[in-house]
Amino acid sequence: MKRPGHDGSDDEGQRAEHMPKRVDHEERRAQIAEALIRVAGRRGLHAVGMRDVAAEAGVSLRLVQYYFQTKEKLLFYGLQHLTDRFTARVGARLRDAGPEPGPRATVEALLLASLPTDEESRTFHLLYSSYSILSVTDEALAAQPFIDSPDAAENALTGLLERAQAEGLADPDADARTEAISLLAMTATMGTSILVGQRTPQSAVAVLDHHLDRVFRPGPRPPAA
Amino acid sequence: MKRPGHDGSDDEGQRAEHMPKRVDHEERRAQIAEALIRVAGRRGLHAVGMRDVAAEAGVSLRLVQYYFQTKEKLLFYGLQHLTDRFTARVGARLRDAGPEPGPRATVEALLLASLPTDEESRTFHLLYSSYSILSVTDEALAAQPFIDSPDAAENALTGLLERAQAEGLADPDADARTEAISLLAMTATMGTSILVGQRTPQSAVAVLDHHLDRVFRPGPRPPAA
DNA sequence: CTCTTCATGATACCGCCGTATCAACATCAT
DNA sequence: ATGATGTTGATACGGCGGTATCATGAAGAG
Repeated sequence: MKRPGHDGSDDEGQRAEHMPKRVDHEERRAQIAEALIRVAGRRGLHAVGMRDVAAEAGVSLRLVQYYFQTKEKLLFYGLQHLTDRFTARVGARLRDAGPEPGPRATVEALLLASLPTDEESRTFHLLYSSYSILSVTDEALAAQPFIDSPDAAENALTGLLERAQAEGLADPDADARTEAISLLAMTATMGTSILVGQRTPQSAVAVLDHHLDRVFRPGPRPPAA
Repeated sequence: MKRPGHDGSDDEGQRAEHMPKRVDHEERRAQIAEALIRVAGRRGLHAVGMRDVAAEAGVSLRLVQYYFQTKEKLLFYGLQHLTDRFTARVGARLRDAGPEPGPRATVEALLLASLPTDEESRTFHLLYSSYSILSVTDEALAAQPFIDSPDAAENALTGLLERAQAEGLADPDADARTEAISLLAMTATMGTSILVGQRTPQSAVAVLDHHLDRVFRPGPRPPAA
């Protein structure tokens, strides 16, 4: 879709004939996508244009067209890049939690990574929300695979809670999936509240901790009646 | 502020001389605002133009300009109208709950009214989310008074829960405000999940009911330890 | 009736934006 | 050198969208 020869993956041995390739296409695309993310994080996804992205990336408009033929493709790639970066960020947070973190520490790392506390997470939250809202009325965007990220998070969190229950660290009477859904839902909305200045990160953490205290209480409670 | 006589502000006594006015300004503005809401609900707020609104309202573009000089004013008014209509809708739901509904019925009516289950609530949820996201990067929109609607809801819900506690209908050990925040936050995110087709209204109601069951349990539990 | 005021409709203007095209130049492989 | 590739620049076009202008219609007051 980009070049007469190959585009970006299977050019191992065959193309060694002649081809001066000084730059990594994927790298350039990532550069431009990050420029898109930066400018969209500042001015809003709706207000970003090809020329803005080019200027932010320090390249010519022509080059943006060269690597992404259309704006739609640029937006799709930007969304993919955004989720990739966020996934990496969550992974880093988990590693920061120690070599063998307890279930609660893991869950906390997962949830807190989603709250917009610094520039990067703020931008992520804003843009991911923007894309989600757009996907409601844009079917091309809705067909994009980013939609299932929440499902993955829900399944992961459910698994963590079930494991904690099996280890006797969490309330065995709780329904793991329901609690996972609840925690993620609260985190998402409170993230937006932080974004619009309605709530502080501290208060959001307090609410989340309250529910973690409720779920992560060891031992089987005496079953009611 | 919906009188045929004056429309804005400073035309109090002087102009009472002669003035043929056949239509109610405020009524026309509401009519156009609802056209805006309809078309924005279908194609997305970002895709709405003045011409679309005019066509949807069955009037000329000039008329839209006549009542709202600028698009920004139209958007602001549309937002106001949207929240007004939603408030009325919630009120109707509360009245439907019976003449003297219990606290739990009231809370349920409040929360369920926010879930996008029919066209109207779906449109409301979509547009309110769109406005919220826009307000992050548009300070003129952020200055708009619609931001405090969530605070009002939070306070109202907190009051209801406290009343239920006082009447012995809800867990007295719970923190009313924390639970109110949690319930509203879960409702909001799950509403969006319904909007994007990720979750069914039934599953959202199930999660909410689970938490209502938790909070609305009568009598003081035997305090732990 | 006529004048004033409210209200409406058609059209034009202007700028931005996505996209396309053409020309040039640098660099590296052969 | 030759040629393919990466990069830039300028420029243009077609459309759309918000705003502005003009002229006209409808209705009550004198």
